[in-house]
Amino acid sequence: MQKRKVTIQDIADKANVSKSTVSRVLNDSSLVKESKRDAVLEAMKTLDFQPNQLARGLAGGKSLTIGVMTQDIGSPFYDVVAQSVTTALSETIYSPIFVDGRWNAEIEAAGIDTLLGRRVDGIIIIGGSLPDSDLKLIKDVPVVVVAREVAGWEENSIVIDNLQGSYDATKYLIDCGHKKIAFITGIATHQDAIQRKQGFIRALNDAGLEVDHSLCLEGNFRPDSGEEVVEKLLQRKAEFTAIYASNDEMAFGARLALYRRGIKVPEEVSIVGFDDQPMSAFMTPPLTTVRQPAVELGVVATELVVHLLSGEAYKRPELKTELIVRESVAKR
Amino acid sequence: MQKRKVTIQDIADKANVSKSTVSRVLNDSSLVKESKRDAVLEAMKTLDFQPNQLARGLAGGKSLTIGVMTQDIGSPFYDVVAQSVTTALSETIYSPIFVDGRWNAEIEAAGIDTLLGRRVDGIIIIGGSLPDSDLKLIKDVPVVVVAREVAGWEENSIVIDNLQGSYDATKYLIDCGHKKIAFITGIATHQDAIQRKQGFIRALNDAGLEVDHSLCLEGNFRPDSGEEVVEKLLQRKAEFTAIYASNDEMAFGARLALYRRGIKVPEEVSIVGFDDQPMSAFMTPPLTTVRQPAVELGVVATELVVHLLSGEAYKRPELKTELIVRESVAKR
DNA sequence: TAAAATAATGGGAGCGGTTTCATTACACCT
DNA sequence: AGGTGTAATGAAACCGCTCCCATTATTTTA
Repeated sequence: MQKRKVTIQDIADKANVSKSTVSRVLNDSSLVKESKRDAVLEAMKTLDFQPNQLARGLAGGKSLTIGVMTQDIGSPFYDVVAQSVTTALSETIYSPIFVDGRWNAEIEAAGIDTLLGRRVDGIIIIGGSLPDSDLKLIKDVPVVVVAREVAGWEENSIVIDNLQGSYDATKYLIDCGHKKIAFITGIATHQDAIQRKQGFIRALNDAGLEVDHSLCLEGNFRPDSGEEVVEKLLQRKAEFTAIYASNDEMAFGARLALYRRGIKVPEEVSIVGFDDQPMSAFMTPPLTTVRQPAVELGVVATELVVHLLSGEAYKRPELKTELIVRESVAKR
Repeated sequence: MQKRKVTIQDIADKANVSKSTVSRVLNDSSLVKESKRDAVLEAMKTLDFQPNQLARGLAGGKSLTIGVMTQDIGSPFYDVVAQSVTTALSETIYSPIFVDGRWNAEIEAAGIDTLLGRRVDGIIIIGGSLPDSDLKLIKDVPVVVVAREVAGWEENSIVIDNLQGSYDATKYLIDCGHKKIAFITGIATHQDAIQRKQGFIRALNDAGLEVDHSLCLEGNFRPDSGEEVVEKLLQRKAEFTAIYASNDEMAFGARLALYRRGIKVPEEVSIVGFDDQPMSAFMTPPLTTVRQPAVELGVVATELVVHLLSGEAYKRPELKTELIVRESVAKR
């Protein structure tokens, strides 16, 4: 268990060359005569050599790691993004080091410190609640923020147009003849929630409809909040023919509340969500929702940091939301 | 952006001590006079010192990182475990480095190599499909396997009793009066799938019921497979009063298939799943299922590696499945 | 009060690589 | 054959920190 690891020097000895030469073939940084190169490669193979990345990092001044900060706000959406980053990174020379912000600015700050201490070469922040100002304090390494808009950092934040997506969803409902639409917001201070609400309002206005604030309730992005809120609406005998939830999870909650009351979906009340989580296609009935390109977000974020690190330019593809029409909305 | 990082030497100079002393206070490894210690701490603070973990790792012979191998088989269950590991690890001095196996033995092997190259101090493998024999080849560092049983490695594998959980679920169905139960297996070669099937069969046998193999169909753990399989059953006009799916996702698929045919759940057909994913409580009707303690699995795995590394003994808590009775099963 | 023990501290050799710089080996010219 | 320019290679410094060992300061003991 403790047999010393093979080092570059062992290879050098075995191949009758100097450490330098071994290092050269390792990085093919400069010319090495064919014969020696082969000898080195051969030695590496027979000795089962694995370069020590720590040492390389120390010597080379970079760790070949990317710090990834996640935020356990519970939505599968973020999981998908994180997973996507990991996968995308595996195609590169970098490995991801994860820290979790637990949706708490202090913990996030500590996490960033951890990453910096580990000398990550770059950082990808998925969502999170660390104030923009703090983010901008990170000067040591390039930072890319995904699924969150940072004012003045458009260059390095990968976002989708929540407002537009929300507008589309609302408009679809309106086009289907719905006029009394209950709206479940996300956490009021959350950027996504704010933008989605704006999209909702704008679509209503554009259609010449009034916003009925008594039909707008605040959820927290979790399914039970969706259920509660709808139940509250029902108790109050509010009138509405559709529910638009700021994310799919709350839509599921809403759907359950209706089920408990025996209200048919979509015949009596239609539902629209946001995110297009994997399970949404399996709600009964399948949920009409706004798809966020989660995987693509992760990939683009990854490619962006990598390019930032290599100095190459990167033209970011446009990431758009897409209304996925399924069966949870009925025409009126 | 390139201002050289503060090093231990800078601190030493500022505090008028030697590097050695600074290192000592950094690790409080040996006695240091109070006054000097304060001076050092002070210097660290004012210079905003952050020890270079790479260097520490190189010098100290350990990287203070734990490699975590995930397997993107798509089930949220594994996401939860992974997330849980990250969180648990944040309470320790270790940071997780992730690699994803993508449910492919070769990629997994490459991932392990990556981790070893980065000199992780330990490895946590979540599920995965790398052959047991290959796992046992990893001699350099302690390995803990979660959510997967490795024969002969009981010490280091954290599993729950799939067979028992499955038995409980089946028995519940039987106790509710169901005799014709359709069973959707997982991927046939997958250990969990096999054990769950065994549990199913045993429960049937214990109740003196025959296993009707025409009612056992293979799914792949994903929701659409659940839907397909049930649809197939329906087309064939198979008779059954309950469906037991090897995981919740397929249960959702099954539920959708029934919905499409206008078959009432649970009045006409009951459903039981396995996993108790977060969304399962929001199926319509809420799904009765077997809860796997995903978070606990992650925590225990983490604590186990950490203890393995420190050499301390660790008495593992028993992790059990639990039948969560909700509303998707009707008595007959 | 001197000797013996113990507490603190500094020096310096690694850890396993990268990289600069100087040196050696060749092929090509004149 | 002697000179040149370029291709290959090795020596050694260094990356930032740990840790062993020697040395010095401070107590304790006789």
